[in-house]
Amino acid sequence: MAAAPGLRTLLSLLPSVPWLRVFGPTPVHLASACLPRRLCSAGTKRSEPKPPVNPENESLLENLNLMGVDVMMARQRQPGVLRKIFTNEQGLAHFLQGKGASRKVIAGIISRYPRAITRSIDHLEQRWRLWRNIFKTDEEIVSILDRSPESFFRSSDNGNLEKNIDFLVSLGLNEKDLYRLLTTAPRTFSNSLELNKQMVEFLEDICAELGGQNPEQFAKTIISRNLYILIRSTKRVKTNIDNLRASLKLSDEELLALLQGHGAEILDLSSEYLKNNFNNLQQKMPSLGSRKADIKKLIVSYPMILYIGPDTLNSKLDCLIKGGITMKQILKKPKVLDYSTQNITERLAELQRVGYDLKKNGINILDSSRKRFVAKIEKLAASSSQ
DNA sequence: CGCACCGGGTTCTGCCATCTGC
DNA sequence: GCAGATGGCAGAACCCGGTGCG
Repeated sequence: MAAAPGLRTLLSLLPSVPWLRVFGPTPVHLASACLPRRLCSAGTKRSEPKPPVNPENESLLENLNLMGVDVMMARQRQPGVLRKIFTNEQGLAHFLQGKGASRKVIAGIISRYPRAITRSIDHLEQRWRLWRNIFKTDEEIVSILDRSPESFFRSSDNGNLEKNIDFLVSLGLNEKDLYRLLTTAPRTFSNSLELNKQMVEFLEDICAELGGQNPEQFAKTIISRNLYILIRSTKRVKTNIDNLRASLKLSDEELLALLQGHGAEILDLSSEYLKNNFNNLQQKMPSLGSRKADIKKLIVSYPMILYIGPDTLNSKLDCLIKGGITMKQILKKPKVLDYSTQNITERLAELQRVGYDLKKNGINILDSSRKRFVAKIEKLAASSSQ
């Protein structure tokens, strides 16, 4: 508590309360430029009972509290940051405020990723500029930071970030792809260049092994179809590919086609999860009167079925069957499984109400937007009441 | 005109483990 | 032995509408 009182009070007094509206040089400069020598010698070696390691920086805690940061959370996540003597919370706050972030957003960012306050203004400005190469507005970036502070702040290596962007561009990913990538999987850009390269090379190798003619194109296709690929381990992706090949007994050609098609969308799933879903499907299908060959056909034509967890999938299938739909119809139009069980249930009830014959008319009507579905029902109701 | 086909949009962080450099 | 940097993991679908064809 009373450790090094002189240092703490001085530090906390200098850039005192109204600092959130401070202009110009930010506290980190003060801290690093003016304070070090005297204060360190005066403050660090106080002869207090000496708690374990370094004590927490009281004035920092005070600042964070004033800023509305959840200090408990910050402590739990990165305790070391709270012990640092020189931090840049005020500079960071000022910087983010200038980009349009609210006090609450800023507090949330620091609470969840405390290390953010160790970044210098120069670093922040440079990194922001790099992100702005891809985003059109500051608001977009702020919203990503609010969503995932770690993605922006975890790495201090701006050079690596720049190289990553160059690398991704060199793969043939266009502006829109980069935008989608940074929006949906911002962590990709904090990966080391090496890690991203490894994944790309891995994908290219897979393509070549399977006899594909254009490995570069293949890798690019997979990435743009599945934006999460680059934040997954090659181990995971490899396991999934191996499992798909083995369990479906796919030829090289079939596998290649699957991966370049919608199969890409399930490659990032946890391998255990994917395996579970496959096993469940394999158990469930025969009980609904399907053969082995049907399972393969189903997955190849609609890989997203493996994205659906066992409980959800089973209840969805049961719901369809109960509604009088045959497995054969589902196999022919698996996309009906895209829709939630709730949605399917409601639609089946509606269809029954207007006397729609699913046997005769097929189930395509279930695979349509709400607007279209409602329009169709209205028309059917009108014509049947006439 | 109605329908089937198809692709697109939304979305995915927050934690822990391990290494590394000091 | 620290804090920082980085890798890796679990978690788990749903919906819309353009368009071309008959």
